[in-house]
Amino acid sequence: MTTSTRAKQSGSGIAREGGLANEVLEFVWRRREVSRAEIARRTGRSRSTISEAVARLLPTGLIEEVGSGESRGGRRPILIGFRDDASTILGVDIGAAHVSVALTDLRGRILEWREENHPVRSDPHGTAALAVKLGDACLAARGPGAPDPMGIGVAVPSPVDPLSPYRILERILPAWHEFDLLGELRGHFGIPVFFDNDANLGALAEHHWGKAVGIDDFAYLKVATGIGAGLMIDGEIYRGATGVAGEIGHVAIDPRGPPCVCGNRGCLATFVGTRALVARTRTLLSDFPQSVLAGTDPDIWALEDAALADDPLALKVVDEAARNLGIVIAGVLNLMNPGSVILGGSLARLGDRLVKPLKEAVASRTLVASAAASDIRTSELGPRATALGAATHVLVAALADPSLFPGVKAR
Amino acid sequence: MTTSTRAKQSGSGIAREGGLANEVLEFVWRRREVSRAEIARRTGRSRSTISEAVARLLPTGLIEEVGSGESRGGRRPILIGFRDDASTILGVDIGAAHVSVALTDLRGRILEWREENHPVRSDPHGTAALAVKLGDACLAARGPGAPDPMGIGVAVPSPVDPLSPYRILERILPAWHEFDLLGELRGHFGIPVFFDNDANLGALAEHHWGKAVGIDDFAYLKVATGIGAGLMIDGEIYRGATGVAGEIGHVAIDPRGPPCVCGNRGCLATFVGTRALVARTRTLLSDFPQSVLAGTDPDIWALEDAALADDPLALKVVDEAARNLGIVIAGVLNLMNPGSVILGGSLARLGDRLVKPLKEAVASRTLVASAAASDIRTSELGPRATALGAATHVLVAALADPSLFPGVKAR
DNA sequence: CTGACTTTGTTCGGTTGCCGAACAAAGTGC
DNA sequence: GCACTTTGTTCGGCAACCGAACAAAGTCAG
Repeated sequence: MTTSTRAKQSGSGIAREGGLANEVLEFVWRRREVSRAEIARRTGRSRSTISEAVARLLPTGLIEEVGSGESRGGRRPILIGFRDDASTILGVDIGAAHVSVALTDLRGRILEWREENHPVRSDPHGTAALAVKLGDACLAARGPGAPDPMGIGVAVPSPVDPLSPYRILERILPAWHEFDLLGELRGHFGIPVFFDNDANLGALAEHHWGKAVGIDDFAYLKVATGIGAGLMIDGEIYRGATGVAGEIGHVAIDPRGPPCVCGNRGCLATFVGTRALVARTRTLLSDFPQSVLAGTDPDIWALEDAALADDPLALKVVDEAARNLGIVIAGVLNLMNPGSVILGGSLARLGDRLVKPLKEAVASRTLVASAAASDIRTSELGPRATALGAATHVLVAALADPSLFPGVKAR
Repeated sequence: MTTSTRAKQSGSGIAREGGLANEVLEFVWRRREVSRAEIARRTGRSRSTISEAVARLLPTGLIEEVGSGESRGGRRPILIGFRDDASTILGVDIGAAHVSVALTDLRGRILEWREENHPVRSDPHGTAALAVKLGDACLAARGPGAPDPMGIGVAVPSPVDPLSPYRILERILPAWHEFDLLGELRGHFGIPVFFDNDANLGALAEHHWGKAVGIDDFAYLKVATGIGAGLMIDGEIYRGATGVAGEIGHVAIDPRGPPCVCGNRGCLATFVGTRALVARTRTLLSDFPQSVLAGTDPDIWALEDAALADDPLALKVVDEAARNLGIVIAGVLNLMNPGSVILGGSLARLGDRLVKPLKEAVASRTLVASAAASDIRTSELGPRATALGAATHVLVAALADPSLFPGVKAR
């Protein structure tokens, strides 16, 4: 009870401390070019108040006057623009077997990109060293004008408990027990480090740069080695009571299905995880001698490529996966009624080949019309989505509290 | 995008308009008796500020000085108390086949109670007339000191879309198409009318008066004619993008299960709804000649009574229902990670007879330890929970905006 | 081209909400 | 009895925000 009071406290507290400047800064960021009068109209404040807030923000270099706009029947407005190149952000994607790092500007543009495979599960120290190496490489390669990064975002393939952020990975990655990845990164780069679950950050990336721009309630499903969901509710990532919301890989979709590593039967992961799809493909190889995959030892990339070429074997595997995913997505729609469902992970590049059977499976399992009407789409952000989402996390934090930006005074 | 900006606007806007008084009022309500200094400490405001806010609230009659508390080593504090009897609220529960009305005070105490069976589905006008009749009866029966009601809360057995609140019931109750229940009630009683889905309001009742006091993230499942869930996220009811979140009756739990009225197979409602349980009991009657139900034509009440008496047939039916419910609850835990799951509806009175097999089914279907540890409990609010929740809805609205209280000036 | 009207952005006085310091009242404890 | 605490109030002051007024810069009808 005290906690809930505190939470509400800090809610209004932020607005009191940061004043109007934060709100104006975020507004300018979102609108890119906007006049003082327009800000006043859209935020409900008076022009004089906005003028004052802009005057306080201009010296920070985060916004600037960028010329004049069209007249609306009177004096031309002076447009205020956000300086996307005022700083940079490092986004780190720790996968099950790879590490990738993106250097972005403040508009989600990837300025540099480095990627390397690595046995992440078993080697935390090597993973941290690799992240540092790739991060340094990004910084070294950036153009002469690009400023130093202001923060680091890290995506981890594991639930993140907001209440105890420092012992996180141990549940799913036992070798990582008590290893302080964040401390290593902060120690080397000397800037703030944020982190979160990879599916959550994928959802954040979609919300800012992808198919969920303008949608504040949606579910993002990432199909990779594991299957995870990132839930955005009212514009914010929802983590649940202990930070494990969205762990849908082991939702049971068939009580008579095959056994799973988790000890149950018929988990979604036994049908739709990357390994399950590859295994299923191999099983079906003998039935499809005409397939382009016949005679090969396919991996997930070959499977996807074959599906994109309309290979019958690959399409059958994708179709089955879509129907199984559909069972879980129908459950998500019935329970949470998101405005949209975005599919991420490498499978997303299959587009309609995945979505069409998925929609059929979902439509036959949702009662309420508006839930069934919820649109299901594939991400177009590609393999860099997770690292981009990690960087976006830092951007969101900085826009909410500009004191994180170097050179910006806290008050 | 504009919408989301507006939403944030109104968020900080409320705090600006209502000032501190609202916050203090809600705080006093929650703490029942608390001194000015204590409020100042817990809200982070200065004593002088709180003193001023209290001075503005005292003339409204909603709070009063109720004596002095224990000294903490200095002057004794003057305790401020909330006047639970300053007003009353009507809570109306529209069920599938009954209408019940509660008259409560501002502390959720039920002062009067009226209930009557009625063919709600097919007779909207008669239902409205009955609600008016029962409400009038509650008001007529109240003691001489009890004040007039300040608002009416209505629970309806149908999703409620917050964006179009006036055409709601038609989806599930076709006869109600375009019938303005709220207008009828407002017209007769002349006070504000609020309404929401019954499962949502059940969750609200648990949050204020039941097993979820102090828990801000939980799921409430109501098993009745239909099955619905009320989701509380961060202390607020979550409705989803179009208001149908929590409609879990038609989540598929067995793709090879029996056909459902919704057109699919193996929906939860075909296994666990009231009618399904009764039908299942009848089917099993011949196998349990020793059952107390043998030779009878049992209804849901008889089934529950038999289970409470440890009748083997009834226990078997309950056990099966628990395992089927467990499949869906496991999905809810994996997806949303609520801090608690509360079971409502009449089945809740079975207590551990329901919860024990339920927990077993859930434990075998949830991977992450903290999700599996989530506690599952039965409601203890009884058959009046929904009407109480409807009244609570009005209370919450009034505490957030005291101008709803008669006699309280808007500013 | 001119004059009436709009829109923008700034300046300035005033209101509001909240805080901190100071103080009286009322208590505790050695 | 005396030093110290805590409570609640009063009062001066600060910061945020607003509205009115105004100059600058534009549109548009004639």
